[in-house]
Amino acid sequence: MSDILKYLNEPQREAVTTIEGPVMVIAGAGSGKTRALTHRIAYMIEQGINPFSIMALTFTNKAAKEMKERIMQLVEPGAARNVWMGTFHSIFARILRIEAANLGYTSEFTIYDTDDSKTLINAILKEREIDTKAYPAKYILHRISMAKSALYTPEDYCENAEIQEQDRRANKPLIGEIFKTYNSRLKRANAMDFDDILFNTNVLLRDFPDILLKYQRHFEYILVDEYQDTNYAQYLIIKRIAAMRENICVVGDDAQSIYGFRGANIQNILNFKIDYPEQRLIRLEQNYRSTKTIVKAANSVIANNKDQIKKNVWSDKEEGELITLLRATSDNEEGTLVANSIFGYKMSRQLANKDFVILYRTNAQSRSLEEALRKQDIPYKIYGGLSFYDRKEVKDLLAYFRVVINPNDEQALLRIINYPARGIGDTTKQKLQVIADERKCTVWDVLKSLNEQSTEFNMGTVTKLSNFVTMIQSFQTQLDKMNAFELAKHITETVGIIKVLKEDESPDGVMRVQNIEELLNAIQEFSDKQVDEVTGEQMTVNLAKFMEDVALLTDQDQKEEENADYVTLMTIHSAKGLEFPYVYIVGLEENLFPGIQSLSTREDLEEERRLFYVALTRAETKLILSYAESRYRWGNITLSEPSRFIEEIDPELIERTKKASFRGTTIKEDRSYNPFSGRGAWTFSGDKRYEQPRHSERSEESAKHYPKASPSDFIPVDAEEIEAGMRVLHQKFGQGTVVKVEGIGPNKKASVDFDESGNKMLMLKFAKLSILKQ
DNA sequence: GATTGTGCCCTTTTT
DNA sequence: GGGCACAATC
Repeated sequence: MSDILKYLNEPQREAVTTIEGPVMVIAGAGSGKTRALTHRIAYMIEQGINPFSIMALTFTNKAAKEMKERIMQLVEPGAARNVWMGTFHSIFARILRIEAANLGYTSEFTIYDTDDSKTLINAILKEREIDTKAYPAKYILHRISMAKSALYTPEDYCENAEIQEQDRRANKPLIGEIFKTYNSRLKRANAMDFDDILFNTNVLLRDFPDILLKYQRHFEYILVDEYQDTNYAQYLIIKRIAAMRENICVVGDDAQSIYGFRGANIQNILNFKIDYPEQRLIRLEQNYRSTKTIVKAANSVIANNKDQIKKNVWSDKEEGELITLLRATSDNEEGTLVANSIFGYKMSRQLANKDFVILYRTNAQSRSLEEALRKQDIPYKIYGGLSFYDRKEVKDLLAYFRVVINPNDEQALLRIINYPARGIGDTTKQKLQVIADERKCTVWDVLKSLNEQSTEFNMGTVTKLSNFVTMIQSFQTQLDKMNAFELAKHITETVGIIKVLKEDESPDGVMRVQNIEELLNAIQEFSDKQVDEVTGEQMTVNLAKFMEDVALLTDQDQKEEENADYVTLMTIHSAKGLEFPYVYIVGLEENLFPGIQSLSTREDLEEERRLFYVALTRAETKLILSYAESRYRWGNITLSEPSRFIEEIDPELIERTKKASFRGTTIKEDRSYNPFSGRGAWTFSGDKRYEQPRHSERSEESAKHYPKASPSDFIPVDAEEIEAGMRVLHQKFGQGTVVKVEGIGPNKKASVDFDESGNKMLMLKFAKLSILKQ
């Protein structure tokens, strides 16, 4: 038997060897899904299949990279390298660059990130004199993104009665029009946003049969990982390319679908059976990762979901330890408890920092944890948050590169035309855009056409603008003469970014200079790494090549230092696919996890529960859950109740009221955090969580700490006065009827049916309501 | 046209 | 607590 098949269980082996025809693998958490996938690809290569004909789509770049590395260990590395492996976005961006001309783009098209898109939306709103408060860019973008993921053009969007009705109800009937302008601006800038990559790929495969045929022939075998997280656009791409041979293998777990909010569609899993009636369905149910206790806990939680494909995930490992529940009085204390707990386990069990991960729902929660870890001298690393490529100075420099490669890239152009300051102000920028609109050309075209006879601007401005154009053009001539690093360095120096940044000697300023240097290093490293896929020779790469990749990189993709030993902090979303011996899940509180926004519909709550399921199943050996009874949010203290998810775990699996004692270790307890450190700090408790008086007792007192902002023309009433049945007025949502009131004190919530915008769940502490009728 | 100050929102999650 | 948009001031 082939070595590749040796250490697989029966269903895994079936998943690996069933190469021909449609296969769907439903893989429970920890069931060796990645193993099955990598071995499958290795097996295919071993069977003589050309690696070039295999396309393997992953959810993140990181997953692709890791998978490639694992395949390289199984087969000849050169062969593994040739597999088309990457995210949907990176693979199809690559294909779109090849075929760009067919769709009216050039292959140098820019990929706008969310930030660029937002700026563009705001610019459009401003031009049209639409109130940005009534039309938040983020909301508009979300609507547009959903539309594009479902393959609606702006025209479809405007003509669709249901969508229009939704927008009318939300009081935002202009979104369709904004969508139109937004798309035409992108096109003008020779740019695509993330969703366009998938959208345009679909257009390409739909409207150009010869191109479709080309890729159908090319990609003889298709694999899709994390299939439950694909959206409609992705689903259709796969369906189109796979149509010829139907050698398609999708791997997923409906219980781990956590990206519904961005258009992922579990329906894709169900459709598979319909699209490919002769599918082989393989279930991987044995969990190799976690103890029985952890698997049982996860199963008991997910059983509360109605929408799920039934499966029986089980573990052959030992029972393992019970789950520990930490109760803290505040978020800071939660941090201290967690840090102390980690310290204790490290000492008493000889563990390394990297054995631990702390998972939370939102990035904002990392702060108190960081502080506590720092005090305890535990090295840690935070994932997510502001990524390197999102830093202002990095984006500024990248914007120069973008303009050099694609001068029509308007967002980049406007970003740098006056940075570093060269006396080109907002008025000039506005004027340039207006002229571009009038002439139906790009801002860059306008700039190029300027000369001494131009009457639109005064002489001084024309000179400044011309100098800018000349500078960019001089960079452009170097594009193919210098390699990526040389040109990047040349631009950085000529433009004087470092010089400007060095004037700021604050720690932040120093940091910024370092970031620029790091970016240049990254470019050099990238250049060094480019190896000819056939000959293995090193190739020289130009800046454009580097920029192709950069837009799709995220923080997740940054290189890891080998052997580094630190505790990991990350959101649950970014922990998907990872595993750790000791897992802390913190902030298990109502309105945080599950988040308040997920409480209104069953579907949202179920997605939240799947998220909790993902968190639980990251653990190999030990789970520690925690919640805080109060927490700083938006700068003031909020009281919270323990999450309902805690109750959903089979209570027998949770350790009851156990005193934490890590004998023989010194635990630095920081008393400054917690005036009551004798009380809650070391009580590991599970059973007194639902004591009712606790809340009411405290809520009255704390209510005083929440002064209400009251604009003169609007008199909000105290939350206590709101009752079901009242007619109320909200500044943003207008009039409505209170349907239901729940919660006590600062946690009091009201479900209000607004005449215009429908049903909303409001935290009364924040929502300003005035009573119209008792 | 640039810099500083003020008030307002807000918090999911990511390619 | 913080980031962002807009206003006020140099």
